[in-house]
Amino acid sequence: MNVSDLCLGTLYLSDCTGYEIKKLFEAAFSHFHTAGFGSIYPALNKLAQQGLVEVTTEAGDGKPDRKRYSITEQGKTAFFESLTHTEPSEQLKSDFQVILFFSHLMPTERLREVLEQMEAAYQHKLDYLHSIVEMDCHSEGVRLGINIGIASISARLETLQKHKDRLLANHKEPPQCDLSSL
Amino acid sequence: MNVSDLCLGTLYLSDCTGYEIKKLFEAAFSHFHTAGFGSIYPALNKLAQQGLVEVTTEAGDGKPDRKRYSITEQGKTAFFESLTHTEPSEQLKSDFQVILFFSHLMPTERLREVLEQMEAAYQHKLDYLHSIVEMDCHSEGVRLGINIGIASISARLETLQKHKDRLLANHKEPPQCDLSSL
DNA sequence: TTTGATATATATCGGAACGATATATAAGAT
DNA sequence: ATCTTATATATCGTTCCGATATATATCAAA
Repeated sequence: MNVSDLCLGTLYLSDCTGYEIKKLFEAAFSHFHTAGFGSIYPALNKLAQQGLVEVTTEAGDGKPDRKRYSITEQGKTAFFESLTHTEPSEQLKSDFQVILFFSHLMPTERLREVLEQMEAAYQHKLDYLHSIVEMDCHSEGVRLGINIGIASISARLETLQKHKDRLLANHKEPPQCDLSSL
Repeated sequence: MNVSDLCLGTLYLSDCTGYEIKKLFEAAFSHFHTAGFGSIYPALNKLAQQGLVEVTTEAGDGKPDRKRYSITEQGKTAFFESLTHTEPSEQLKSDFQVILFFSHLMPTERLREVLEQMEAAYQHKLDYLHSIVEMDCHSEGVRLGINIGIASISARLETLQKHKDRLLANHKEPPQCDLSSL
């Protein structure tokens, strides 16, 4: 599943401009996928080139042109193929855990900072997920996705809170690092 | 935190060849970061160029040369800087949730397949994490990371199992997709 | 025995993605 | 009147991944 597929899926739901797709990504996909303009616009160009989407340029007088994209029949078929042939997988990229892994090299104060920042970040994500799960516009599949997210982040937060104090209490200051070259 | 940083961190622990770094990534980082050869070898070249690591080429007779990398004092300083200045963040990329999001477009049988595959994948990750948490070579930081992983995947698995049957029972077959163009 | 699979080891190429940045306008707030 | 935010598109350089190529060693099965 690449940005192309996600654009195609979004356009399956409704016609959009590139900007609107980005907004939809942030609103609907933000807890399990991200994509920036630098990926979306090239993807849309390629999709148009392949005939999977159509473009209608609305010339704005003075304003920059506005391109509205809509999915074609071939596009629908292609997306159906992606959807039925992609292996369901999940991958985490956690700088937090990298830092934890090397925490014995850091000062205690920095570790405290990291743990507290992460606690706040988990809390923030959780608030966000709670706020969207309450809306009743979701399909059952989407709702399951959000509930998995909530359960997952709750568990991470609880585990962090449970071990935080002990971790900090047992933490040893590392041998001083040579910072003379900075 | 990029592949360069991770290589540097690994070399902080012990001297390694590129291949050994990849193996260490798989053993120690696999549940929160990944990197392939296509990232590791270029990263090591660049680090050597910057003087953050040193290379000793062990010429193998007949065999391909073997390059052993070790971190320099500047390398240690640079890694310390990364470690103390990187914001702790976490990002999920889930094709599973993308599929769930568009599940109304898929046949029920395919949805069942996806849910069961994901259930098995969660179970597999969980078994792996349980197997490594029992080893007593971990620092407290590493152990917390593993425990967060276990709690998180457990919660995901439980949520999936709890809602699976209901989701499948309520699922409606989508209007047939035009596959004539394939 | 020889064939095939797996592990060790390094390297490159093309494509995909991200982050930063540039441009331009409109609307709303201070 | 000015400043900020939102709308809207696009490109550039860097990073990263997946696939592929090359070469050897070892071990097991046909």
